[in-house]
Amino acid sequence: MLKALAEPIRLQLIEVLGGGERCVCELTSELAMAQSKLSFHLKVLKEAGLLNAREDGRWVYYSLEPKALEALRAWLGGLASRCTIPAAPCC
Amino acid sequence: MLKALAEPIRLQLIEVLGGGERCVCELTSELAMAQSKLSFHLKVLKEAGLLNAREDGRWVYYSLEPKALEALRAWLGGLASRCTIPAAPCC
DNA sequence: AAGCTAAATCAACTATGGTTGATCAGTCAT
DNA sequence: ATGACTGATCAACCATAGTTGATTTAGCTT
Repeated sequence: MLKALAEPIRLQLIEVLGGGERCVCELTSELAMAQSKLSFHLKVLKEAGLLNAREDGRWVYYSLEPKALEALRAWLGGLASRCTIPAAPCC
Repeated sequence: MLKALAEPIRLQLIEVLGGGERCVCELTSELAMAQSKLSFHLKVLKEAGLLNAREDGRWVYYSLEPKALEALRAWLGGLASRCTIPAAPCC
């Protein structure tokens, strides 16, 4: 999931979709990107569970999956809670 | 920063450091990993702002940087807040 | 100072993942 | 049914990033 997030184009997609659901053709023109490229990255994000795809006729609308975002937030929270414990002097 | 997180070994490091500060030599033995490899990944995480390094004599202790974790949490929160807005019908 | 150890760095190699252009499948309109 | 269009897929190519083993730097110990 983090691997999916960690790519400039996909991050751009995430940012755009952070503003709400988008149709693929909107994304193609907004980001001025080759269609196959866009499709590839959308697939990666979708398979990582970060996106929902809603098909309507010949159009497909993508949106962020809030559950995935929440899961990440929870994970980060858990890390932060104990990370300041100092190490025992080494060796 | 996300790029730094999105790598299995670095994720493992993050998880371990989530339990508190660790010395490099502890990490080397805990993770049974070549020293140069470990050093490489620690550097990536440090340069991404995710880790603190505390030097003490010939040892170095690494820990997670809570500010970085909080920044990520905040970013995810922002994304989640507007992401459910439906798209206008396309084209 | 010499010897030992922790950790960082480097160059050569390897692997993984993104890009491109073409093609395919499905939907809508005429 | 045909033609036009949206979006997915595929193979070949290319770029980036991780690995390895050797070397270097620097701090302790005697």
